[in-house]
Amino acid sequence: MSHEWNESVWKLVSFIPQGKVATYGQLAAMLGFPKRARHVGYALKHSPHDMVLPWQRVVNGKGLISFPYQSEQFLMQKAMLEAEGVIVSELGKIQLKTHGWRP
DNA sequence: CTGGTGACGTCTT
DNA sequence: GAAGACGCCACCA
Repeated sequence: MSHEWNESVWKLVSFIPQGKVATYGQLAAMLGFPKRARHVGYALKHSPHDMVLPWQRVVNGKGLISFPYQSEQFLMQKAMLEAEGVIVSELGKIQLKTHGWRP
């Protein structure tokens, strides 16, 4: 069910360690649905506003922040990641080699 | 039912 | 590496 899907996504994201990042596709695959990378983003967008999630630790497969360059959300995610020690280039690129989450 | 829309990914130039 | 074309799939007007 879609409701179950959202909850499993939120739960998994909450496990990403501080200072590490995961990709949408990686998380979807971990939940057993490698073709639903887009829906991980959907689940995050629709998470309760009062719920605290480390959503900033999720980027796309290229290691880029998936919000429009310099949009409010882009800048917020970049700032939050840098605040926890993740190196983010000016264009919003993360070095998955060093910050990638590997369970 | 039909078409448009994404916080995405893979393959081909 | 970069830029496009496709593929995917839940959701919604």
